[in-house]
Amino acid sequence: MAWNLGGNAPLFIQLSDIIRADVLSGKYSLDEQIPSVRHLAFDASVNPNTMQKALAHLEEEGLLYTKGTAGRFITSDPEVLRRASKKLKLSLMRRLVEEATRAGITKNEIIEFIRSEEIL
Amino acid sequence: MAWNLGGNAPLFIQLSDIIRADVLSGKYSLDEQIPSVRHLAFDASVNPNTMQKALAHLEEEGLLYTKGTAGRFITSDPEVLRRASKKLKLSLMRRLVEEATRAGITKNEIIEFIRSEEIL
DNA sequence: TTTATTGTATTATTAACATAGTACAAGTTT
DNA sequence: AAACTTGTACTATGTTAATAATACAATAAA
Repeated sequence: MAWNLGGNAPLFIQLSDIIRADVLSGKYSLDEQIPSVRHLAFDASVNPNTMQKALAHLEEEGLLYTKGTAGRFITSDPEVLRRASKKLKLSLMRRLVEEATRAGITKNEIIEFIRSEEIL
Repeated sequence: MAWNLGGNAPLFIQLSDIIRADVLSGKYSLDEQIPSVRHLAFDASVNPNTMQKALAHLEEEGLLYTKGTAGRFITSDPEVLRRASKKLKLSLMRRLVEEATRAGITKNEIIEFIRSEEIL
């Protein structure tokens, strides 16, 4: 997993953002078990407490659930994933257009930018 | 000025992001004086110390400079603005494509999204 | 049955962030 | 000259984040 941390937001927010994106992009199947808190924490070079906080955050959104002490799993409700995916896309796009507009970038410029190979 | 705060990043980072975008979008002229720390802080409903930190941050980037106790001004070097503007656009676009990709959104989807009136 | 792994909870410590309040020297305005 | 405004500096306080180090009950694996 590519833990591209180092942003300005709190670590546990960045972590939950990444994991959420992974879940919604189909990295896991429905009801599939995800790695343990300790494994994920080690993998991300992060304190287990911080990873725990990130995962708890995603549970509140309904994307994950805990089966006693057996482990943590992806939700079994596909509708939850679909809704979350749509919501993520929208908020991503809104944020882009807002920030770009404030920086003086038009919608057409955005499209040209993405079309060009300037981004790679 | 539209102070759209409330994000996850530290306040002084959000503030400098907004002011940087304002400067680069041509809200001020070259060598124009910007409002005082206290005015900006009051306007943004923020502590003067926090605003001071944000402005100092932009000075390090060369976008602003201080004339003794006379006030704070936009840089007089148009090249600095041009470079900063290009840098901002690139980083905005890179971040977008990266986040979108991780969320399972293709470049074409991004373009369609922006073209559509779904965003407003 | 013993061992290891699971999520979770707790305490302690350090650092960063934000606010409040005060102060001062160097300018500008009146 | 007096009053105000400028950037800047300082102390104090409270909150949130992140880490470290344990601990424990419940489940799975050996």
